[in-house]
Amino acid sequence: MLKASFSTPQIYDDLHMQLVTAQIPQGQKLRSERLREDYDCSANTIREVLFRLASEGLVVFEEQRGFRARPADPERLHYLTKFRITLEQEGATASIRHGGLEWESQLAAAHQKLGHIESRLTETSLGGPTLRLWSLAELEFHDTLLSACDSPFLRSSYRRTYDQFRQQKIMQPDYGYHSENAVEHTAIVKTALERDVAGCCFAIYEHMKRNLRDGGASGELRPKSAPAG
Amino acid sequence: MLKASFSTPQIYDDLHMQLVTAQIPQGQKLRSERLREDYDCSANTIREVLFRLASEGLVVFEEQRGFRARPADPERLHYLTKFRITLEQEGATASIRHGGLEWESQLAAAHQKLGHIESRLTETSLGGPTLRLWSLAELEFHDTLLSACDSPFLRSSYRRTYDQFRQQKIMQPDYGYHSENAVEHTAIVKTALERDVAGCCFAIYEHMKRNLRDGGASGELRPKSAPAG
DNA sequence: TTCCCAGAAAATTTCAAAATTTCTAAAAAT
DNA sequence: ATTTTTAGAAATTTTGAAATTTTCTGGGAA
Repeated sequence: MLKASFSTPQIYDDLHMQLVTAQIPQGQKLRSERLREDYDCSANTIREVLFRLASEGLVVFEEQRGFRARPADPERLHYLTKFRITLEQEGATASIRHGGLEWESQLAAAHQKLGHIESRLTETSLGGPTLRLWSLAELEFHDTLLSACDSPFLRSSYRRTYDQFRQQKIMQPDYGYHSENAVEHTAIVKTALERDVAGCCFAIYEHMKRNLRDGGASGELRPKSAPAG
Repeated sequence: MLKASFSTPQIYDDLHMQLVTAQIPQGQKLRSERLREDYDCSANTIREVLFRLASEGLVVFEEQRGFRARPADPERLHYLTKFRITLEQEGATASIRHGGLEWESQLAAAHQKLGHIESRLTETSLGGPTLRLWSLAELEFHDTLLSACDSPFLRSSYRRTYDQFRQQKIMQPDYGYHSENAVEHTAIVKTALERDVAGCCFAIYEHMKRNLRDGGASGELRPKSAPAG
């Protein structure tokens, strides 16, 4: 890493990105001294940033033992998925009920952008900067789906949960990308634009269930109504 | 305030409590130097605690301008209430479906404890330490309702939202206490123990709707099913 | 060979003072 | 009388170093 003075938000953005895109492996120790040199700042600035990342769940802090990237934890992935499903089903339901024409077009645009990247992912090899683009585009897609729900706290809670989810997934062999993703995203958009609340909730569940502890076998979180069709 | 050395978690707990129980008015400036003297610690320790409180939404931070208790904001109260309703309805639904005998008894116990304090609140004057007890008991009651939902992220998200809600409410003339509270809490417990999901969601909505922007007139968040009876 | 302990090295946390910025109030100019 | 400027005061942020704690290393005993 080149030596140059970074400001606090720059350091935060850089570390956040590295934690969410597998550039910092899960469980790795984050030594203040080393980071202080890398970013050419004082130890306190590093401490400040790491505490913020800890409050967002991406970093674990232990008194007198410093910071480390949060280790892999299958149970955590299960519960993050569970909460993501809850928030996205609730948010999408509200968006479908209240969203207007602008929401529809933004959703279609986000889906098109994501689909474009996903089609490239199946062609070329995974990893590298393309994966980072995909991660950003997928978050933007899901966030746009919720953007008309008129609940800012639900949206910010979803974003925090998504980042933690991505950090857990990112070290898996496939980096969290599955070829079925594209089809599943299309199902979500289709049902949302058709204003099919039950169908959309079902599509969301189907999209995420593979990350549940039992692969979604119990069907516990499946929406109350049956899927459309 | 007496001069004595406080550790970081003690300072955090104390400031958190003061922010949530109206001992620090909304919008009040929190000067590091003053707090440093009060708690007999270094400026950095204070800064650390204030950043943490800021990440939880109770404190606002402005670059080069320091910290202040979050100001009153009716819109914020509206959206906090909206999110509380969402989380509590989802969590209570899951608890009702999965909770066992232990959950039932814990809920009954928390309700009894809360009811005991609420009966005293109508007799004696509000404010002082009794109000703090009530605030704690009410949080414990709502948290117990969600305790069997098997979603730790939903529960921690609810607690953060509750604290921010309480901070917004606390400066109102009645300190956020209404005489109808006791009846509403009873309705929530009754429907929960009867495993009446729709009824419980309705009771939750009825309990909180007075904090919505329009007093709940739009009925936007009312659960899909009609209340029981 | 394994376990335990002491000393050394490294990292984290706390502290205090310097430097930068913002706020306040008084004086000058329009 | 109102606005602008400017000097002083106050508060925040940063920096660097000291003190505490943990971790690592090597020697000695079981």
